[in-house]
Amino acid sequence: MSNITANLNEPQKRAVETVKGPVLVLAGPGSGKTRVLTRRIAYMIEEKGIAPWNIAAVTFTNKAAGEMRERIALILSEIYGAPPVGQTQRLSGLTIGTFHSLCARILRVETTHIGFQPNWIIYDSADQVALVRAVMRDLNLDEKRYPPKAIHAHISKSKNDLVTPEEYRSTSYFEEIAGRVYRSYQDSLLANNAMDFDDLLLRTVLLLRNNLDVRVKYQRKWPYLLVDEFQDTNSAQYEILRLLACEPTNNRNLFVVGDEDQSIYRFRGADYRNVQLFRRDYPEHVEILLEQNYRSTQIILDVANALISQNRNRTPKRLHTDNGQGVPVMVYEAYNEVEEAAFVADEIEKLLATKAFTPGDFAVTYRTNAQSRALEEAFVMRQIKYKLIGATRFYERKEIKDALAYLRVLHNPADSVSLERIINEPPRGIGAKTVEALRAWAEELGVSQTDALRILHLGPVRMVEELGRPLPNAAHSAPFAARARSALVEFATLLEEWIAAERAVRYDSVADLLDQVLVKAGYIDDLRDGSEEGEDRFANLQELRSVAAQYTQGMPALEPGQTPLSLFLEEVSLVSDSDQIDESAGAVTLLTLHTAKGLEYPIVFIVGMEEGILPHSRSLESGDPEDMDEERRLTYVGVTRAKKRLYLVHCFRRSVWGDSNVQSPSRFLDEIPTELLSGMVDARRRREASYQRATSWENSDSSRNAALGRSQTGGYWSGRSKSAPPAATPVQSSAKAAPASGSTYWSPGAGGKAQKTQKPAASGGDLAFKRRDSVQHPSFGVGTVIESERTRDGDEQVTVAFPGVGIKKLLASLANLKKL
DNA sequence: TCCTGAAAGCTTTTT
DNA sequence: GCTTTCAGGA
Repeated sequence: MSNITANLNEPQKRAVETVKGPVLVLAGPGSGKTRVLTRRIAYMIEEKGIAPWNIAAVTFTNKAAGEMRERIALILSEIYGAPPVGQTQRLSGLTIGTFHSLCARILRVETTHIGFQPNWIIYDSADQVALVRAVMRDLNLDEKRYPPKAIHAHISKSKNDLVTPEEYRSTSYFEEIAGRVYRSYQDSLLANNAMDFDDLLLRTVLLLRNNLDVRVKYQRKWPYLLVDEFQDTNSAQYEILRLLACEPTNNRNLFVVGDEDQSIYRFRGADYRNVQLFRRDYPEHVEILLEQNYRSTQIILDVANALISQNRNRTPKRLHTDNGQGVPVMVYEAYNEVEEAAFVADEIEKLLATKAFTPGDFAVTYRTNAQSRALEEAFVMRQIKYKLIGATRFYERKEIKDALAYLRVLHNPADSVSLERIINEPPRGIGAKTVEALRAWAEELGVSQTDALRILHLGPVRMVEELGRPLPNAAHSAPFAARARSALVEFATLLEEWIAAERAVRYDSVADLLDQVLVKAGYIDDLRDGSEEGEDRFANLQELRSVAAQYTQGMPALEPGQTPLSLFLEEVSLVSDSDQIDESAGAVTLLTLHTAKGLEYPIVFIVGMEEGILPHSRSLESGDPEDMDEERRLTYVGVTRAKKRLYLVHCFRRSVWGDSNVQSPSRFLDEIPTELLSGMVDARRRREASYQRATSWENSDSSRNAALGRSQTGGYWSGRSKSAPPAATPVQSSAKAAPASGSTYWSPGAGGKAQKTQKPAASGGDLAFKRRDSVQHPSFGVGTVIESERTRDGDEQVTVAFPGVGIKKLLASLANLKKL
């Protein structure tokens, strides 16, 4: 037996050692997927003598790729004695990366086949939407009626489904519009010498499909392909695998690992049914099931099983572990998101005080990035070290995007999106009118806007030489007023100088280039205006600079034809949120459920376990059961991140867009057997309690209040933090319900300090329902109105507490509510 | 052309 | 509640 497979269980061993032919591994959470993948690669290299450069492994993030490479080096050095450094060198030529980075690499090499200039760049989401918007303006389409974001999402989906503009067919007017934008958008990308994320996949598919020689080249290069997180591949990615593994060479050495229950990227075209496709397309495959879990306690697994078993269309699995029962999963209801954060912080402090854990052992997860704010505030206040992943992503900040736009224009002068971003940043007298005129002129001349600028600066004669082709007569008559013209020429002079510096390699590192450009552009001076915000932004630029400093002339990672700048721009375009995760940081990690995929922590909190948050309101509204199943899978992913302890937290009220709303507990809580939980009574009593608290404050002499009292002393609030207001209910009563103009109310600030807030007067007192009204609903029965408010579109939204049913939000125009 | 304050829109989730 | 866009005046 090989050393590499020692200490593996039987199915894991089989997965590692079945080197030939297609293999499908269905692996539950915590079953050692990564372990199997790394050992398998080590095994192929050491035991089977397969050359590392014949292996390509696809992971979900670049970070996972880097870690996997290190682990393989470590395994080899432990078993065969060589130092890790030597092993790392020995692994050179081994390809590990994401689908996107792999495709970028192929397309970079095969650039002549795809009609792009070699210096093409990758547009991020914001650039993509900006280009869609520009295209729509050209086509005279109403942005209000057809939001560029929605159009872009539709285009992106088409691309992920491998529908080219030529193949695109519309079935509605919206789609007809989207199709027109799609065609024009693709043309613009080509003109800008840029690709979006979806192009990386789509163009790779087309390249491999249409060029037999190229396909054979990569089939010979990578006869062994491994894929992690296979359930989250989309059609384009599946097709890339098929193209690399099948005709004509027919290596079919595909090794894919996945878990249908953890498929959470449907929105970006991922389809767990690729697992079925794999079974169909590779009938000779070997299938291996990994069901033993090495991560969590049995109780946590039971919770996970209870949840996921509610989903339709899945292969039933039975997760089991030898880790022992563990402690029950804690469910807690907080008053609002401030208290929710206070509870989380309290628990973390409590557990830290036992000295059994360090801050790095905790993860707090949530459905949407916006939920992180309250948590951050609580952690700052209590001086708990935390690290926030995602949210306002570093590379999406204005100053970072500006700086990168400068570099992108030097590298790829055709990039009009970046040029328009920086042409008047800092303000240099080139306004919207001038930019529009420049765009029109460039189009008339058939050149990029940057080249149009250069014509202005160098003169048409010189540019005809440079371009190697004649220009229309319009090149001699620039349509600018004197002031605009001189501003443009001044900018063009700078640009010319920078482009020359880049081409002549007059810089040592990208940081060096960045310095030259940003200082001369006046960007730094403009940014550092003495304000605190300016210094913050400057600090961010420093951070970018330190990344850029690693990209130097002659760095080893450069492939032929690459420059430090081109590599920098490419890698920066493909960073992912999870790349920021640093286990050694010794801090509590705050991250979305999506980003948490593939990670594990001793203690995990899932906050916002409420209808409308988890499951998200979009999934409720769509009515598509597939959407609900995906929300459940997302919850399942969250639950199974936990090794020892799991907390599920929800709020009674939550502020969304500045409005405080009553929330009902997530349906997913109801799906968990009560005996696995602590900190709460059964689901029905939980709903009743929330009904009671919602209605009882106004009639203190009613029997309902007695019920409330019992409920509170009965332990429902027993776990609540000391910072909670002594009586939470009066607070909410005045928040929205009393529409007296300019009324002041007190809300519990973090740490128990009351905070004064002005609430504007509610508009219009002519609502059909008001607080305390008793109402009858055809299916929910009799309930009490908690609040009623005018919606943006003039309708009336009534929040009603129905005993035994819960809190419902209803539109007066639709709900058929009767006042009693 | 640029700055300011008001209004609108926004939050799924990510490469 | 926060950020981006818009309108109006200097």
